[in-house]
Amino acid sequence: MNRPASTLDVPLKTPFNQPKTARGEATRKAILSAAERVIGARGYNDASIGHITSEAGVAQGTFYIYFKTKEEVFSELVLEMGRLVRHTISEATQDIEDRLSAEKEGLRAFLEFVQAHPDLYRIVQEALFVDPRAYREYYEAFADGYRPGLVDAAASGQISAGDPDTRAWALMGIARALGEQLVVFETKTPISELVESAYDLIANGIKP
Amino acid sequence: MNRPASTLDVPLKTPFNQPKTARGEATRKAILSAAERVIGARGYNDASIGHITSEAGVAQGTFYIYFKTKEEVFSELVLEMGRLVRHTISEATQDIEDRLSAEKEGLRAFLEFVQAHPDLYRIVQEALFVDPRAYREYYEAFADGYRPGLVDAAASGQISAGDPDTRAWALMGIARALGEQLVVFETKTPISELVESAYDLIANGIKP
DNA sequence: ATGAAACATGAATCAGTATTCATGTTTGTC
DNA sequence: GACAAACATGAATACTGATTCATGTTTCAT
Repeated sequence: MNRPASTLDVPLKTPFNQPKTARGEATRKAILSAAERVIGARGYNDASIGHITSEAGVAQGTFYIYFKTKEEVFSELVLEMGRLVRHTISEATQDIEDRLSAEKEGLRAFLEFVQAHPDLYRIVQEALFVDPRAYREYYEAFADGYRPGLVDAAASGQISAGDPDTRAWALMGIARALGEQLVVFETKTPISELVESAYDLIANGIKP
Repeated sequence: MNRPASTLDVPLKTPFNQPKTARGEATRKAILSAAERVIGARGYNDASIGHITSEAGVAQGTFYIYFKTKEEVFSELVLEMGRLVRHTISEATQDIEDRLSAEKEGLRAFLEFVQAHPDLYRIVQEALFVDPRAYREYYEAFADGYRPGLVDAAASGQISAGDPDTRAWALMGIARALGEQLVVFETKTPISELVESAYDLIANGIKP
């Protein structure tokens, strides 16, 4: 992720209390994973520290050994989601030469990831209100991974010319909307059909 | 908005205490508009009734003359946003015969609306967590207004054939992503440029 | 084996805030 | 101009829930 320096590049958080033993490591993970489930299911505000720690099977106070505040655990989940999604997609498109095919398979990988992690998906959405900085970081990192591929593909004639910024945002918007269909609106349309239809739109547009 | 009956068609709310005098009407409007500003700026949870009423210039208790709960005023804002957006877009595309042009002008109208009402935009996003039913209602009404136009245009050969559901979702996703660029990411790109680039993608795709 | 650091506990603190209510004030009608 | 309904007030209520802390328990390097 190499992106021009900006005021946003101040580190988002410094995990202030890294566990130092295997036990601590395990407890921290348990809390983080409980937080993912509880916040994903009930939303940030209805998810109390009590809910999270009881889901994790530890006492309330234990939470504060590993996280400074409730917001901090949330931020960390958003960051984790970002890393996971980008990794998943880049993994899935690694060996694809053709940009159009990469686009299609990237979309498929994204939708499959979303279906497998509905909680994380909702958490990213909520970040716009709970932790706007993490939200922007998430989408900007995503866009920054997108743009260069579009620029290169246009240069080498694999796709037509066009503003890479708007394209990146629009393509991310499509992916997001279809992901939301799966997770929020619970569409029964299978992923493969969504991908085919969307791909046709992305490749050819809707002109007759 | 004629749409097949569904379990979602149970009325979302019955405004329980319509004011009966001009004074009451004015107070209710003042509270609603203060709520829009305050919730839009601070988010649902950080916006207290006290903040809202003081912004509106009335006492706390007055709030409960017009709204049963804090959630109710929020729901009403989401509904209002929905009505306004749909009205704005249908107004802007009313007299356009050609579907592709309608698509372009609809997008432009949407982006201009979003730029003029950034608060309402954020409120709709937050509805996913505060009032999921209103959120679904918002997007389904939107999609239901979209689909028929796509179906007709495909039938009459103004656009190519293709699944109208996925197309509707994808096009809404593009609009939303660009709206977010304006309001959340504060892109400087002028609306006209966004519209041109996105229109090119929508009409022709990215195939060389 | 043992002492210090790390980890864990859960009851108490502390602040915020949605909602209610008893008491005025204004409006419109007769 | 008086009466009832509508509207307005703001202090009091009631509750939730994040964070702290004094007190144990476990781990592990020596």
